[in-house]
Amino acid sequence: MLVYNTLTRKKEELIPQRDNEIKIYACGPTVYNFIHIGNARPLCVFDVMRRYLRYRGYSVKFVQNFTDIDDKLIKKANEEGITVPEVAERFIAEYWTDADGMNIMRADVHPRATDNIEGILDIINNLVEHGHAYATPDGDVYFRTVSFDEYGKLSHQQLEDLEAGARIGIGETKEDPMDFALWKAAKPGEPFWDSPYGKGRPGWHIECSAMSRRYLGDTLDIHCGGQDLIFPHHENEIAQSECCTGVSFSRYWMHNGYINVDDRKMSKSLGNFFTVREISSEYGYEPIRFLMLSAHYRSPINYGEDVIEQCVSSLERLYTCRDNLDFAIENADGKSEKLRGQCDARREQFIAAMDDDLNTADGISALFELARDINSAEGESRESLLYAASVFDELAGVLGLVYNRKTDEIPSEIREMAERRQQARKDRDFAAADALRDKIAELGWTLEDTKDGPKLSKS
RNA sequence: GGCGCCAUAGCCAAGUGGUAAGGCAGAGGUCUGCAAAACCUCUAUCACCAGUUCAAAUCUGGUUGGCGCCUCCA
Repeated sequence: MLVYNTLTRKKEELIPQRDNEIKIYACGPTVYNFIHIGNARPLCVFDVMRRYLRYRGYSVKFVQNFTDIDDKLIKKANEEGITVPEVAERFIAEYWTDADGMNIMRADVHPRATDNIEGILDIINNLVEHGHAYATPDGDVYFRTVSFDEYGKLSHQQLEDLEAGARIGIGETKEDPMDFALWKAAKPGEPFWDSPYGKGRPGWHIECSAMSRRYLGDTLDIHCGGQDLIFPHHENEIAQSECCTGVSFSRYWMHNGYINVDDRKMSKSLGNFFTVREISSEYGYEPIRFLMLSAHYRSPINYGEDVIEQCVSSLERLYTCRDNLDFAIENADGKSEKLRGQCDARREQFIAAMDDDLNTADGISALFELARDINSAEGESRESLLYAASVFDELAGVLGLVYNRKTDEIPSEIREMAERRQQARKDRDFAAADALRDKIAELGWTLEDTKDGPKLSKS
């Protein structure tokens, strides 16, 4: 499989460091609010990455953190008059609701920053010991960027160029504008942990270095996240981790593009963001996932009502196809095996697309073409149709789509009404037939006539 | 100032050297008592200019327009 590596700015063959095991670390949400659709993009994209690697036979170990201590949580806690842990608990719970709704698989580990203070301090101590970091009289600890001569290798920036735009905040006592906080001295009323530098809490960047190291070791196979994390977050992670361990932090770096609104990056400051929750309440969760996969993961996606509605319609086609296929299987009496070959071709097409830097847009198109093959099939044997269903489920499963099929048993009273309607149609009493169909609809079922008889589905 | 991205049909979106996937919407048709679904057909020379090449949406240079990171951010 080819993967675009931000580090080299090239598509590279993905080669695990050991056997067929892939270790992935993804930066997770800061749990101070509901997630927005910008957060949803990496969740969906890298969920598919995981599923696809597994599908291709890799053993994947996936770690995604929760940032449960930082300025935003503290601010939120103060606003709401509750504690920081209470804020975290609440929004972690809300996170699960949204993530589960979008069919995001749970990571193997979801570590929290506050459970990893020890590992964080281990790294900080190591860095201070070796001159890569320094404590200030106030009790802050900063990373000394000039001590890492590869600083800037991920964002492809020269340290001097970065410095040109950097500013020192009020009250900061850094040696250099580019130095960043590893440890922040506690202010009154803030949560704190004891450390050799005094009471304080970890900086943002260091927690990912510590948690990835604890659960995945010193060198990751893939580190992923949104493009806006390249600098400074991921750049800083590299600096900390590599100065601490002396080995490469991650072999591949994958970054997803932004979600835009009116062609501008969605952001709090512009006030143009949408939460996953508000969109899902109107359109459901799955169209959000579909949207995220409808374009290549590195391209920007412009969000809009018309766009999400198109996703709803597109999904309907897939669901209808899959439901019709089940109906066809029940009524199969043909001998043709033609569909099998078509399915195999679509699977190959799908794999070729996904192997090329996770081209989910082309992967989806393969699924749609499979749907057309299935819809067009005639006189297929039951076995052939069952095979088609398995391939459909296989490809849809890798994308994590079509996960809300309604497979309720048809109640006997509905079945009986459908039979009565058939009799009415035979008697050419169409008024009675239509009345029965309306009644069935009122009871939550959709009846469609096919050449194999009436087809009932939950509406 | 440094680094980088984008411009493909009404809308969304693949394709990165051999004459444009897929989806949504629309039009016509087939099937059907009707409806629904499905199937078939139709709708683009790829922002503009110049160059390289037998051949370019795809490479090079330029123009125009839009966006992003360099500050918390997925």
